[in-house]
Amino acid sequence: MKQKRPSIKDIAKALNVSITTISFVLNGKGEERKISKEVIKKIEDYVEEINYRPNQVAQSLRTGKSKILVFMVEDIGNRFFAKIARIIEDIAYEKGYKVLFCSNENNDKRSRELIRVFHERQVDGFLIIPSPGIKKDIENLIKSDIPVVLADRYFEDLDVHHVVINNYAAAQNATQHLIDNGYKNIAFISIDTQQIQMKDRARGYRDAVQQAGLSPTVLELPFEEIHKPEGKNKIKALLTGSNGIDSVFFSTNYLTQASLEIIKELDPKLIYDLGIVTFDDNEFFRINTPSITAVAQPLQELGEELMRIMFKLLKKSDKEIPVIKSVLDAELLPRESSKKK
Amino acid sequence: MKQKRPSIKDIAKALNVSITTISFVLNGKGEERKISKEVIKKIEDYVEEINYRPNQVAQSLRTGKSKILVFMVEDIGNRFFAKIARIIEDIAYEKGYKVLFCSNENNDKRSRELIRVFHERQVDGFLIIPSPGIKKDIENLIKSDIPVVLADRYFEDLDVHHVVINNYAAAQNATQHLIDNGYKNIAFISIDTQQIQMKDRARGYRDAVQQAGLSPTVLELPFEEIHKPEGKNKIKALLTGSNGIDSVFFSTNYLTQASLEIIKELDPKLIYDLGIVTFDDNEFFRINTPSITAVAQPLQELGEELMRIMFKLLKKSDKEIPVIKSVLDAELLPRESSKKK
DNA sequence: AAGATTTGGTAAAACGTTTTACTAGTTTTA
DNA sequence: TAAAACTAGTAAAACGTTTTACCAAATCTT
Repeated sequence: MKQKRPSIKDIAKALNVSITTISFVLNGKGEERKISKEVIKKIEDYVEEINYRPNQVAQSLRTGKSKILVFMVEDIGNRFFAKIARIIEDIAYEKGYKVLFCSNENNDKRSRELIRVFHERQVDGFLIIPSPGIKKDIENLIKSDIPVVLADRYFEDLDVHHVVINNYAAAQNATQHLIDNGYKNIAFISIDTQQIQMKDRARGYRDAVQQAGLSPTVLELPFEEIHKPEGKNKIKALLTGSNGIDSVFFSTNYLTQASLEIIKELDPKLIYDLGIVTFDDNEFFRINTPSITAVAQPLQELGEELMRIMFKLLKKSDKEIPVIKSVLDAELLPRESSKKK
Repeated sequence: MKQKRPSIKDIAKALNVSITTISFVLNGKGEERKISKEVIKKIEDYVEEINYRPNQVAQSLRTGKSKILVFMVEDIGNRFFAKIARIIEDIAYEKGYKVLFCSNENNDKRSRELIRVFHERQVDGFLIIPSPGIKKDIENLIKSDIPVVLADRYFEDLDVHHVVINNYAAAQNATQHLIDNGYKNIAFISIDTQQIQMKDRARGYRDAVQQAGLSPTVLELPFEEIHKPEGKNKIKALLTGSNGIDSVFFSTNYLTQASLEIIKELDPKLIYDLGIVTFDDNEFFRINTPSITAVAQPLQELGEELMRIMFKLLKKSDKEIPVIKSVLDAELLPRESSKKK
């Protein structure tokens, strides 16, 4: 019933040609290898007729190439990563590559495990949103000569291709925007991490605040507290405390989301008084009342740039490619939430 | 520099044992095949020492199994699919499977292409959110004896394992909820498609409205118009027309999103008067003012059920498994947007 | 006319596994 | 004590490609 897929061998038998000849023709080396027009035509026609497709697993085994890329993100369920994933998927498929997505939860153990698994599977390249402590693993990957491009963040003391946005400038600009709108007591709510993208955002915030002669208020939540009561309570305390906070700059989307929920249950009116700017845009920020001012990352551009670099690495004969450090600009989208009321 | 990964052959040479023996030991068949304790230990220790990992591509070629599943969705960038993807990913990895995600855009041509590509790649199973016209392709897949589970929708005249929600009941219930809250003129905005999930939702709406002695108003947009001016205008016309619509039930998340945007730019106050219920929940529906009543699909359960069936199929010796049709219940989450004002 | 080159291919090794079929030696059975 | 059964493995084929090395016949060169 379930008839076997035809292999080159079957074609060879049917056409009375050697396997080698067929392989050459299929790989477009017919002319080069002086196969006659007639034989080429005969093979091509037959291949078309029986709708033959080479077995990719066998090809992979022989060539060591899998035509599979890995895109490792924090959480594929998160809008930011899912959107980039979609962009990357499209570009990859166009060039005959497939993409395996995986979520590392910004967790080193999980990241390591995933890298190992896919390395074994001989994927051709890694696009990685790295968790904080996997510098060594990235280094090893590169040592074994497999293309790696980091995204969203990188390691200051490890030279790896990466594409990020200018977090410092974006954060400074966003903070300045609040200042320009008359806010005097701007808080910064972020994640407690040493990762470069967050450090840069914090620096941008601090510098803007200090240059304006204001004083910074920073709340940095441990990653694991974000969706737990501890985290919530800290945010509540900040928003309702006697510190006179009149506006908040959120360093990442899930903090904003969590905080908006808190505000909603704490005191729905508060949202009309509080100045808000957040990192990472979302369709609902436009819809929300008041609409939420956001720093939008250039997702399309980011995905394209990532893939541009990846393909460059995949194509390289063996000449070393100098490390590419691509820095894109984020865009501030001013909306109602940052207008002084 | 880049030293080759060790293969079984290398181990054989190092330990002076045959390749066969090593393979047996690695596959846990040491005892069964009467390999002595010492040899087993020797092999295991060495394997541990050099951190040997079998080449999965070679394994795949030999066994015909790839340990890769495909999850084909409409758009991996869409929250609904991205969340399920994340759940599936976790379950799969636990059992040693990887998941390739791909987006078919609810487009038949693209779906077919993707199925072909992955079929060639010898993935072990397909989890598919099918586009409308790929019944034949699904059938072929099943004929070639590869596990397929459909999700979110299925084909009425094709017996394939699937897990869906009870769309009819959910839609009826949601509509009834609006009726119970005093709305008299409830519109239904949906996609113009023959797909079962949408037809069921429409039926549920119609039946509820008719049973209450009210008259239905249905707007069905062609898929490609959703984000285009044509679509927007139709929605605008419906919302502002002289038809006296006092509430809307949206059949899917991107329609709600699009409509909320339209409302916002058309007349931000409108949202406080209009009754709204939507299919598919979202964190922002809780945050929004007013918060939006939603029919929440049981994502976790859905993912788990999908994988439960998939693993059952993957494990089957060859006894036929009767077609599993799993129907889950959605949950209505009443919020502010459906309270009569 | 003999050596060199070109034409049009082919045989066989290799990629790294799994698995079937076999074996030489030892122990048990009757 | 001869046959049977068991022990502890091994050799080799197979999965489906790519690629290197080779070859015989035809043609060209001098």
